[in-house]
Amino acid sequence: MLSIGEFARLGTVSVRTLRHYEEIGLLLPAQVNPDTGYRAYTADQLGRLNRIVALKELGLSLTQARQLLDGITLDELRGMLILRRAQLEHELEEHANQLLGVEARLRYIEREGAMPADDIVVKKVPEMGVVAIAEPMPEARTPIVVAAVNRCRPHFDRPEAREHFQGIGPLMVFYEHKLAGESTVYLGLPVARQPAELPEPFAYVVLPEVEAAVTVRSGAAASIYPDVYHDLARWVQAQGYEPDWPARDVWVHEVDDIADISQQVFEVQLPFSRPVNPAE
Amino acid sequence: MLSIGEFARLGTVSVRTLRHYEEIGLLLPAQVNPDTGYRAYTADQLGRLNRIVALKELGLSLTQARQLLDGITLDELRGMLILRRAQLEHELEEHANQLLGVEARLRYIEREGAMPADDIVVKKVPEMGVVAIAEPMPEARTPIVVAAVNRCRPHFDRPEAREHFQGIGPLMVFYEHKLAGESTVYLGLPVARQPAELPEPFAYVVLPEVEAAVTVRSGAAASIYPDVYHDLARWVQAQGYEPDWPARDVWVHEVDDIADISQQVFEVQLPFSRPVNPAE
DNA sequence: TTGCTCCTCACGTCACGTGAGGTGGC
DNA sequence: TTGCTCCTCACGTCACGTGAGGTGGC
Repeated sequence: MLSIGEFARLGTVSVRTLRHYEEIGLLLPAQVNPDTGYRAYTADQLGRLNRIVALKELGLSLTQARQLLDGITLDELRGMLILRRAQLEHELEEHANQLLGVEARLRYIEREGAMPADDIVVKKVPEMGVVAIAEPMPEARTPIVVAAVNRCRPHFDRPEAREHFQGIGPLMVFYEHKLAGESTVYLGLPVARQPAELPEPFAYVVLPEVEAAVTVRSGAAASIYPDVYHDLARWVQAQGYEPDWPARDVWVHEVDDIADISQQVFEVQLPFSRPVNPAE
Repeated sequence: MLSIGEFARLGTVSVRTLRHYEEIGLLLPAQVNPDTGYRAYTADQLGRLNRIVALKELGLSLTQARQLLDGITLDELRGMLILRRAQLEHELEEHANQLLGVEARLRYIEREGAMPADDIVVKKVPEMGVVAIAEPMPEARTPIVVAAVNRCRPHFDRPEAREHFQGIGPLMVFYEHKLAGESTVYLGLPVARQPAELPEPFAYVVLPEVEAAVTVRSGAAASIYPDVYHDLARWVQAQGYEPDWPARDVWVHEVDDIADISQQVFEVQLPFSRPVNPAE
């Protein structure tokens, strides 16, 4: 017979751990002295303890370990292992991504000697239907875009617009991006489903689901754009991803009075794709 | 101003999460209605929320996130990231090992169509000094080893042996392993330090620290050996490691009476080495 | 007497998830 | 009236670690 301390040492676990296993009924001492409460284990209980330790080392829970020890068919065991393998693969991927993120930030510090922008997050933006107005644009410069958007804005407040669709989110801006020549800017309102008919000049557009780098900025558009695009693009590239222009701008908070311009808030989304890793 | 629900949706977190952040003082609502208790957030608080989410995605704790947000020098930030990187590398390695373990077990099931031995654990066996007796052996067959050990055993019970050294663990057996010709078997007692002088026929031997596959078996030696070596060797190879013979046998529990032979317990340790991964 | 081992509570961990039970405006 | 959103407790999670306070044998 072994004392709890000897048994713990042989099994390379703590005494507290053995008490815990008794508490949950996973491994009971062979004897307990009714007077002193001292526990005693037999040496061949080490087999069960070692089994438990081995299964824990695979990352299985004590509940799973108990199931395994209390008799399980080969197929059930296989199922459990396959499940655990899938979990592990997922965790490995997640950690590898975290490591990439940490390393990207460290690289940023070394290169730029400054704090990396840390208010950029990755978001899966779901597919959404948008009721939108298109405006042609000779050039994609910020004041011109703002002017184009301002021309569209009043349409959304017209009574017949309100009747036709209830928005499910704030207004947003997105582009058809062309490197040369004329572009198109859209001002749109996310809607739950395609309206049966649309008054002029509205059109229904479906924006695909994307993964995007997202940040929130507040103030006048001129103080935000186009710097925010540079910030996002740099961040995306530092992660080792490829930006998929154009970006989308969500008017999280609009202001009526120009005096409150600093209260104005934009969420800027830059979609990106993860390059296929040729090493895999 | 945004309600907690709107704010949560924009930040892709749960309402409960925002309440939690308030509780720990990480992100307080801009206003709380004193009558209803309703929380209100300003849109530009999304910046802070996004920062928190981004840092969480790197696997940082909320405490670390708070430190980062509440002002930190570039060097402190770098230190935190380097620390986190080390953690991540460690976790990656651990998970990769777990995955190897799970896959080894799955392979075992496919190949053998049976439950893998699951009472084998990896243990780091520390360096230890042993007071030992050597016995030459013509062949390394189980009954011959047992006989050789039995010849040595009484020496440890002699009064002058007891005087000279107090053991700090049970007796153990190890070999000098030779594939052909005469081997040597040792019976030894772990001691805290090298004794000043040793009576005949004892010698002091230092066993190096090893990583070993370990299992516990009980019963008569003949019912355990040499199968236990085969089991250990197969397990080690299934993990993708190389066994480093010879094994060590620890007499965890001896019996005086042959009638109690089933109570006899051995811990068998097979040292191994992890092959260097050429891919790294 | 001092150390060492053993005992029994019982709180703490980490970041929330999940009811339970109730309120207030459309 | 029914739904929806919001509120405040407060327990549960997972596998123990870590005291606190005390006992028993060398």
